[in-house]
Amino acid sequence: MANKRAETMEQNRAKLIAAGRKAFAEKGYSAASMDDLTADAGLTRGALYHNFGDKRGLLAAVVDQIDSEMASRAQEIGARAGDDWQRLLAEGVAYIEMALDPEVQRIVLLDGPAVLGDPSQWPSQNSCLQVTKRAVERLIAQGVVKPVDAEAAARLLSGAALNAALWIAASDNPLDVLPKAVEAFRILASGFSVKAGDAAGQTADPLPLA
Amino acid sequence: MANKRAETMEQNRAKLIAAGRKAFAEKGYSAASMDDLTADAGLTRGALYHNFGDKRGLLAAVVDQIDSEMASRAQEIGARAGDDWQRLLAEGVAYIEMALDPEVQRIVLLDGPAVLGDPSQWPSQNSCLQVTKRAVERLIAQGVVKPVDAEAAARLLSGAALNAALWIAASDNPLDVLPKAVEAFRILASGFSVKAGDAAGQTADPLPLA
DNA sequence: AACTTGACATACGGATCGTATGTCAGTATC
DNA sequence: GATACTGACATACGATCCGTATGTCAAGTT
Repeated sequence: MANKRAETMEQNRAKLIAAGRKAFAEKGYSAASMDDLTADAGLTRGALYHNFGDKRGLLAAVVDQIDSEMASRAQEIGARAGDDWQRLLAEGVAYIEMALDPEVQRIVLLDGPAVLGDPSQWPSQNSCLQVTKRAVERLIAQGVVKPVDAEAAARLLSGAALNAALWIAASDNPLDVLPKAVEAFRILASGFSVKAGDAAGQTADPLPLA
Repeated sequence: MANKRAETMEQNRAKLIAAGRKAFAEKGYSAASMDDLTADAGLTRGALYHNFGDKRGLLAAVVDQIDSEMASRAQEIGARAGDDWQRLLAEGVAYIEMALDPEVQRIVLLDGPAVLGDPSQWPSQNSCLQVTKRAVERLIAQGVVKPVDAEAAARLLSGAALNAALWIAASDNPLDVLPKAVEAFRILASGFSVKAGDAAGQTADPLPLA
């Protein structure tokens, strides 16, 4: 029981991140008030500035948490795929589906890049990109994917996926355009495959909804 | 000379948009002060709120102007391509290169989506997307591109291109990663082509720098 | 048991946005 | 051609909101 201090501090950090996550998702970064946010967590701005330095610091912590959750979920889904190529596709589709969550959209896709800059230079190193990059590297080593720059491929794939999600969520009937986007993503990704038209007929996949 | 009123008003609008473009590019949307911005244009906030409603309105006008410029430039470059497939690739590469401009990055790619929401629902209708979509539709009609949803394809391609540009510009030596990104983009896009590996050996293309 | 540390609360200053009101050039009406 | 009116723009004001500087009290130390 020597560290009761660190324990409550950790709890307060978690409370603030949770409150920030909620406020940023509902009101957007700039419209979210630090006074309201901290009061909602049962604390004051003093706690916030002590723990995170400034408003950006809290956003960075929130983004880091969500990003980690997304990456681990994508890996979890990818692990159930048949081979590594299907795994890459499954992870990409998983990103599309996860990005339909308003929380992910608002915080990670819109406000995150605008406030914190390019995702590839975030303190979290953007776990999502890392996961995709490793998958591409495996496939290149196996000769399944053409020998492209792994980082470039990962950026393009995740960019396409996340942008597709933005489009889906903004559309009138998301559930109608989602399959179109997923099919187009599979076809597009097949450009990296050495076997032509590899993923064309895979649309009947049972997609686990987020 | 019956309309001296409308004339000066049009000039003032142009001045404000120009000043906004400069301020938003240099300081970012939220850090740009309306007082400084309008003073820089030789006016006051009164003019701004009368013409554009609020700060978002000015950003929308600025984004619309830049977006239009980008689209016309992409079409101009695309028109010089040999066939329609090369045209699609050339336009995509043109977007990547244009997105290296800090003004485009900051205003159109980062602050624009964060403040105004999804680009496909902007009042400008996002001219860039329209151009790409039409190119895809032509290619599908010609049987050069697989029969995918044109809008989905356009969204994925532009998403990949713009995201690649974000990555390039944030990297340490942009001129080093640009060819990697362009090559990966060509290979990725070949996934939409009915002929496999269509664009693989085209990296020696003379790229007109922005 | 007194002292020190540091996590957090409170108070304050500076800055910014949006609105409400004022003003004057340009235009229409007689 | 003089007067009334419209509206484009300037000015003044109130309301937040952020970040810092200072204060306070519990937790750990000697």
